[in-house]
Amino acid sequence: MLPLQRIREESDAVKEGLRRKGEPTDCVDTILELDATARRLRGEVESARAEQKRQSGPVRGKPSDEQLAQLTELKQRVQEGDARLGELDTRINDLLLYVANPAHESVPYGQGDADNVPVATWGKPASFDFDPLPHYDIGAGLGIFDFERAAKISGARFAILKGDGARLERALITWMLDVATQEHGYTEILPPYLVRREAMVGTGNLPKFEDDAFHVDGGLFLIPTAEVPVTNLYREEILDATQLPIAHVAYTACFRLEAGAAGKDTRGYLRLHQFDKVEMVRFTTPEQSLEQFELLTQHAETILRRLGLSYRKLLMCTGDTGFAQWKKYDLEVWAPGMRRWLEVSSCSVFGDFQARRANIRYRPSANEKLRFVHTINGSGLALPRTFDAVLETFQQRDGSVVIPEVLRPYMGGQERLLPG
RNA sequence: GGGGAGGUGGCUGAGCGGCUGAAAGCGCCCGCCUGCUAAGCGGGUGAGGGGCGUUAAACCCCUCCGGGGGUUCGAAUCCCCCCCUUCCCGCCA
Repeated sequence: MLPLQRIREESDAVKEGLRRKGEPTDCVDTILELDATARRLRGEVESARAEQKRQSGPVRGKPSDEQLAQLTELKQRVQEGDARLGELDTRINDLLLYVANPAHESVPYGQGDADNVPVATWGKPASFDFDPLPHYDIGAGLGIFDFERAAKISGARFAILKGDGARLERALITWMLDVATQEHGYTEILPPYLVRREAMVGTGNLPKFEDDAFHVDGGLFLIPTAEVPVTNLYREEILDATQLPIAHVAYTACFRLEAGAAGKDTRGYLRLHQFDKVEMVRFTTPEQSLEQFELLTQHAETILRRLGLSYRKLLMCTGDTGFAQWKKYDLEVWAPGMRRWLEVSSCSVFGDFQARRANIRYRPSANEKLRFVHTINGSGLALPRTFDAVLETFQQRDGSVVIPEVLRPYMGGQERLLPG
């Protein structure tokens, strides 16, 4: 959320920032109007209340009739003003939750996919002396997917992994967590998958994107990503500057309702209502956030490199930089069987946008004022598409798949997935 | 599901109608003391908003003791509703 003061003082810049993202700007004008009214009213109410205090303070005991009459009148003025002010403040605060985070100045302008800027490509796309198959065909040969039964049990957009498939997924998850915790310095968190509404508001998933989330009886939401519980770990807290940066990694299942609405990627292990993901989250000072963002992105890249997958890194244009995001890279892995790039990681820095919503602050040093931390997160990595890229990249003519070396210790030393 | 306890500043924890933005302790900051450290001594130390200020400080005002209503001239303190935490019993894994 943006501070009201910023909207007040830099309304044109804020609106321009929203326009660049393709976000509506009318809410800014509405907020400005409401705020102007609220400020005027606040002045009146405050001076009436100051008068009330001045008169009521020294009374101590029984005020005279004249005093009483005057005080009663003041009280009414204060009460009425306060009620109107309360309404205005509520409306302003509700609107503020819908104002997007303008992108960082280094983010290129653009409206969509075509405007995202490739900043790096790593690895050569795998070459084959046969026609490489898409992962769902490879998987069918290996007997590791069961989409039909998943649909029977849960409906469309669910998958079942079986045998070596289930094991490979677990191996990927465990290995990713091990790299993050043992090499990259992240502390692992295993959080709840159900969260309160406030947690969803904290990360910016609510109120604007309520339709995208699974809402369960009892008022809780199924997390769309581990970002939600992990970012909210420190909500309403004041951190010590010496603790920063804080780095967490978490594996969770992720649940997305909207994943089904698009009508694309209906085939294969690609876009699901439920999927696995390893997520990294960092909390930093404002001074460090951009470099920490680069660092986290590198950590995600490391995972892809170690697996031997080729990928590209895209700097998202303003139009593809999400509601809460300040700046974002997407990592896309090459899937040679489908001959397309698959998004496996999205690394974002939020500035203090989430920290304001979740009220996560820190004290820079003993005599300084509290400040909001900056938050950063990124997938490291999303499982289904990483899984697909492994199958498609390391498939063999005979239908088997060579398991990347880094995963073999997690597969009991197994070197290949064999058909049958 | 039944019954109890509780939500106060960075933390612990008093307060139970006006003298309380809030005792005390801890922590932290400044100074004294000390060969250094520790201890000791003295002082200071909540957050948010508005005014003012050519956006630093000072100064003034308002708000804030889980949230929202109410009683009252006046509420952290009394009443009502809600949220959250916690304990005991029951139930289930």
